[in-house]
Order: sequence, then structure tokens, then C-alpha cells
Amino acid sequence: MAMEWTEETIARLRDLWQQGLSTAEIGRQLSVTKNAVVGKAHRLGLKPRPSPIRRAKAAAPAEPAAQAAPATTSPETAAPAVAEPPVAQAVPAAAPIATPEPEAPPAPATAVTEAKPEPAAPPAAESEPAPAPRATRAQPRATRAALRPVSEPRRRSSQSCCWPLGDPGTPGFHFCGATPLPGKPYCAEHAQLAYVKLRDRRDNVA
DNA sequence: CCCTGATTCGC
DNA sequence: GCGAATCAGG
Repeated sequence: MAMEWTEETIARLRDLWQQGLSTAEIGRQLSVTKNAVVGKAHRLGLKPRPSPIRRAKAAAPAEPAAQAAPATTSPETAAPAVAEPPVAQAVPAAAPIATPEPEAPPAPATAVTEAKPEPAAPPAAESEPAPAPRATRAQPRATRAALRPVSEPRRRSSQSCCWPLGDPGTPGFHFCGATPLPGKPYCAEHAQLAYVKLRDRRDNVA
């Protein structure tokens, strides 16, 4: 069965994606494969991330030169290209899926290259608010956003916080639903939990 | 080997 | 539209 890409799911995908998380990482947190993530990202039109490779395109023997007038305009309907795409290292806390038990973070995996063994607060067991997102990417992004409060509200995430509650796939699963912060898919409370450093959770059973 | 993302193509 | 399979670079 095809994945059901709901508004919330897409909002999360976009958010995680723009945070610079790897496709596999996003996939784990979203309970899908990296292929699904990259595939969807492409269809969504977002994908201005550092590409490690450039697949050898099949030589088009038909038209060696005829790329003059493609469509009306460039595919960038509303995506102000980021000045510089420094791969972000800020890993949002894994979604409180399944078992939000207050267990200590497991051994530092090899996922995010820069991830430090910094114990992150479990989403549902720490009253201490998450530290300010010292993400190298979050800051400049926020700055730009502040500089352009209007003009292009292309970031129309759902009007409800999409922080997942419960076990995805089970009847009780639902999203927070609170009013999200402007430009974010989460409400104020969950945004704090979301932008905490946490390096990995590759065992995310779907 | 691991990781990464990109593209293709059957569904 | 979806994503596994496959490809390709680090």
C-alpha cells in the first residue's frame, strides 16, 4: 500500500528536509524508507540539497541540442534558493513514537557525522526546556525569515501542530493539533522538543 | 563495507 | 503518485 502522505506528514518531511537531515534519517523518523523520502521530496519540488553524486544521464541520441524554450518559467515556483547550503548538523529529537520511555540515549551511532554524544532530553520525560537550537542552519534560516516576514508565505504548513502523539499506525495515533509557530510545523511547546540535538534512532519500527 | 542522494520504472 | 531497485559518488 502506498504511503499516505498527509498534510502533516508532508509538513514534517519538508521541515526535516530543510533542516538538512539525511533522507535516511528523515525516513527513520517518518517510518518510511529513504527512497520514499527522496522520491516524495522530488515530487514535492523540494530538493536543493547537496547532492553527493550526479548520475550519468542516459545519452539522449534524439536531440543533442534543443533545450531552448522549456516551460513557462523555471520550476522554482516559490523557493528562494538558500544562499549557502551548509549541511546542517542539528538533529531534531526523534518523534515520540511508540515508546516515549525516559530511557537514556543509546550508544552514539554513526548516523549524523557531527552528532556529539550530548545527552538530549527525552521528549516526554524532561521538564527542562530544550536548549536553544544552536544549529548552524537554524539560526541563519530564522534570520532570513525575520528579514522577510512577508512576501512569500510559501511555508503554509498545516494550521495544526503535527507533533506525532501515540504510535503511528495505531488507532490512537494523532497529531498535537495546537497552533504551530509561524514557519514551523509544531506548536511552541513541541518545537522546543523537536529542535533538540539527538543523533540517532535507527531502530524505528514501523 | 558504510554512508549519501538520484533516477528509473513497475505498480 | 508511490517507492523498491538500482545506480553512483564519498
